[in-house]
Amino acid sequence: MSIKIYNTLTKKKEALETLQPGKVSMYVCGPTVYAEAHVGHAMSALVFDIVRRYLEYRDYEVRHVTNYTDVDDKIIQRAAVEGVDPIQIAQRYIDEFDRHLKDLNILTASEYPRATEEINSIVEAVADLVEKGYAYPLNGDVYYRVNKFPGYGKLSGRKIEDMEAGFRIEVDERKEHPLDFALWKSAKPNEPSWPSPWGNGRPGWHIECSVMCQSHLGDQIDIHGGGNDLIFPHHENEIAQSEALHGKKFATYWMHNGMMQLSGAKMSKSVGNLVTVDNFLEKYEPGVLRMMILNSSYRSPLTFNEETIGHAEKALKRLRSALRPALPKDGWEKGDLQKKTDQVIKLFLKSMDDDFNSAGAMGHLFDFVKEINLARDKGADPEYLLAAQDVLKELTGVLGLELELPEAQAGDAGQYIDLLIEIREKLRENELWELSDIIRDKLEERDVILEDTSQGTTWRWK
RNA sequence: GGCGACGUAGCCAAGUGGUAAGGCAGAGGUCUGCAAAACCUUUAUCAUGGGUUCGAAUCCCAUCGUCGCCUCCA
Repeated sequence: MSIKIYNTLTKKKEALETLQPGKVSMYVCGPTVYAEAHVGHAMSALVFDIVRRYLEYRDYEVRHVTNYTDVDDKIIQRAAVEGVDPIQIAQRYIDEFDRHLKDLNILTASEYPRATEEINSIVEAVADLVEKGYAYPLNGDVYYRVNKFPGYGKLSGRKIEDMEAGFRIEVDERKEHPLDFALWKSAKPNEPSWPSPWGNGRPGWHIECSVMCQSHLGDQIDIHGGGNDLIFPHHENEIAQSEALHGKKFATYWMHNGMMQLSGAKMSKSVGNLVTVDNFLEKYEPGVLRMMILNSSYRSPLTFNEETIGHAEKALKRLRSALRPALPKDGWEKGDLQKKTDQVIKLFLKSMDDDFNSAGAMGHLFDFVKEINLARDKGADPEYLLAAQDVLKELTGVLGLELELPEAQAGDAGQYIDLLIEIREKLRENELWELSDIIRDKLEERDVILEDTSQGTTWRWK
């Protein structure tokens, strides 16, 4: 059985065949760091975290590189407004983004290159493109000659002629072709700039990624990822640059995540319909955002609203219901949970192998939750139950979900809660309901939920 | 206007030729002192109209609608 990946380049699901057996090189476009990150940015990071975790679970050695674009018009603008150095702006939001990645339980990438640290390689690449005839200098700028690259448009499915027809923005008359894009931009006063053969300037956005990808992963990579808003022009241009430079196919698989939707449109800074990662995490635990993504297809748009968030919270709770300890009783039972356990692993793999179909995989996990709960209700042996629960934790862990709450892992409150339960038992035996309800209510205020069953009382964290 | 994706129950959503997973919400029930949780039962013919096929949510065509890209963008 092999993993299938939907490839934007071919518009088909294809079996994963890596350049080197057992190894995957993956480059994912990171954010431009000029403002607070919103949950849409987080979505992209989460999607590719899930991809990476799953590939690793399937025994691939994954080299995962994500860049930070730390020099660009908006960063410069922001710096001007605040009256600080653009580098400071970039650093501030990079630090913040790093923190979000940790908070969201996203595995650390192999490397996080930054454009400003790769200027030399970028200048070399641009010079190389000029030399090869794929680019031309123009008054201190350098432009990519789109017509020179025969495959231009192959990723986005566009034809150069079609795009000319519908061209809406004002065209820079100096350029040879309206679609020619900047590889190098000449410096304006008070802008960060670096020396180059064409004068002081800074790199264009697209060439950064081509160069960083090349310098950290090589001329050819297995997977290139990013949001589907980057397909054109960013990724199209990356292909044009990289393939012109190296004369080989750039990335084998192009993966794109769908856009986070808020109020019926793509969440974005420019529209202003956004929820920042910090805003989100003030109100919800990190697993909720991950669950929203897991419960749908990574390629589809994801609606962000109170209702869909609520669904994800409930879903998380439901998974956790299967982790409750065995009922306190004598005379344990066995069942066919072992068989179900083997089954769920197979079904989980089958779904995830199919282009990371996490929603399908979640369906199987929920089925498994029901089986575990059923076994528990029937009075399953604690060890027996634990074995199944471990599998559930393992599989959800592959998706990056942490079912066990930190308090539950750390606290030594358990012995005191047990003590309260014991006292409450006495009260209940004497039908002192009011007093026993006070204990239950007060514990719930402290996030401890008591559950009375015919076999006795158990507790769990809320 | 061009390119692409999508349209499955009240909501979210899986399923790409063989007769509709799962979650939330709703209804009824079991358990409970009450509750919560869990468990059991129950809720759709797959945007619309044609076509291909023994058979289609699944393939083809058309229509309507939503979203993305064509300008910075995860």
